Amino acid sequence: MAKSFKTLPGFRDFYPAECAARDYVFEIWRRVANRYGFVEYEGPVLEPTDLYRRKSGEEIVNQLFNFEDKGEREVAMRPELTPTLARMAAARQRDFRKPLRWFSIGQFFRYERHQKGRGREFYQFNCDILGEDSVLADAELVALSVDLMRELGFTSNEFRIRLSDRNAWVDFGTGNGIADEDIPIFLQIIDKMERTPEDKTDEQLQALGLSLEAVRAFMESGSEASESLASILANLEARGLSEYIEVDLGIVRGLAYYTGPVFEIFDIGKGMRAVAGGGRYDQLIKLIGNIDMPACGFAMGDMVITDLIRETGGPAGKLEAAVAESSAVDAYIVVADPDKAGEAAGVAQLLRAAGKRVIFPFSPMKVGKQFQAAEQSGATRAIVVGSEFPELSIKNLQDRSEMISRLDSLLADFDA
RNA sequence: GUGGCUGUAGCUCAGGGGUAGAGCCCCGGUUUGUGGUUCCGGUUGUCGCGGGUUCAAAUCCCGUCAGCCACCCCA
Repeated sequence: MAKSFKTLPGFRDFYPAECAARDYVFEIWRRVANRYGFVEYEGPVLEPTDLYRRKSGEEIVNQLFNFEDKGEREVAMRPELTPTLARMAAARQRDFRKPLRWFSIGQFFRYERHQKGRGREFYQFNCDILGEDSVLADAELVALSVDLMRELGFTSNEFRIRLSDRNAWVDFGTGNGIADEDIPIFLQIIDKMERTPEDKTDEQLQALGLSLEAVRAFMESGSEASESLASILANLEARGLSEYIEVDLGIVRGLAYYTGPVFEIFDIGKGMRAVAGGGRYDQLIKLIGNIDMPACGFAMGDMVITDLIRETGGPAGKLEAAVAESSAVDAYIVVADPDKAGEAAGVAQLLRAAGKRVIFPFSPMKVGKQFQAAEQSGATRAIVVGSEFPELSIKNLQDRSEMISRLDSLLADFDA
């Protein structure tokens, strides 16, 4: 017996229902981004491995789908978009008026273990503002992410934006005598505090000359912690979005390249998973493209958000409705007389030319079966084409009413 | 890399030494131009794989592989 094939670990098949669900999420990403004046861009799926080394160091290579191409180039399937964006923005930075508001929806690859909400292949929405210093740009991204969640059907009972500012911690650390070179270590300790045993955190902080109490006290200072936070919060409040926002200085984000405000979207009640995250990264474009350009951005992956949608009532209902709509047709042509199959196809083309979604049976079928098939197709109308053609009948499948029409008045009668 | 759980029909799973099961899905029929529910019928299995114990293993034992979940990591 021939060996049967399965997807590689961490890769997915998208059957029509999953594909429709994916496209539903994409469509909302795109619609909300457009609403904020963002324009879509795209980069290559394959990049030189060095692009990622430059940004993240040699260890990153362990997490890449990388290989040598036939031209002996070291290449990698992209694990993220930011380095590509930095390269693109730097290369043609004079071609665009600032600030740039760019978004992208694309597929990414990471060679890591497959688990819930994480695969070796996934889609990610990236949204960035480039060439803007003001933290109102950061606030704009937060507002956009709130709207994303609301558009997906989530309410303020179901998610929060947790907002923080790395600089608040940098200032705190510096003010408490931590040397510049120890700041990254300090940030890492803060980042992991929530998951680390208290005594271990205490020990690590003491090694830097800090006390757990002092850090805890600062953690509670909220919007007082930095000017940036205060102005972002004020701005979001003016937008009427306060109920979605919560200052949480415990959010630092693991990445070394963030340089200012950072935020994450969390679900409430489903284990508080982060469904998206981002922040300001003012040095990265210089690192990749040798151009000074401030930037901030965030990303949302498709796997966690889709899981969360399916587990949450309102959003799940919206998604299911969209999936059902995507596979429905408007009309099913019932071929009551097999001799009129050609005419039936003609009727289908007429309706299709008017933008209707129409199907008909390819092989002769009993009329009862055809109505059953019409029902199952999700069609709202059945058009019966039989021996009396060009007279035909339009049957409303919901209320079961039927009207006699003719080929030349079909389009007018169809929506009546 | 570490740990836990699960592998039986396309899917969800039951069965725990004695002829391989249910529901769902799918296909066909329910007699000749009008429907979803109903009714009847049908297809599909090396019971993950390999070894052991036994008269007999889907079932018990050992190993192995795969999947899922959690940890680590997380751009």
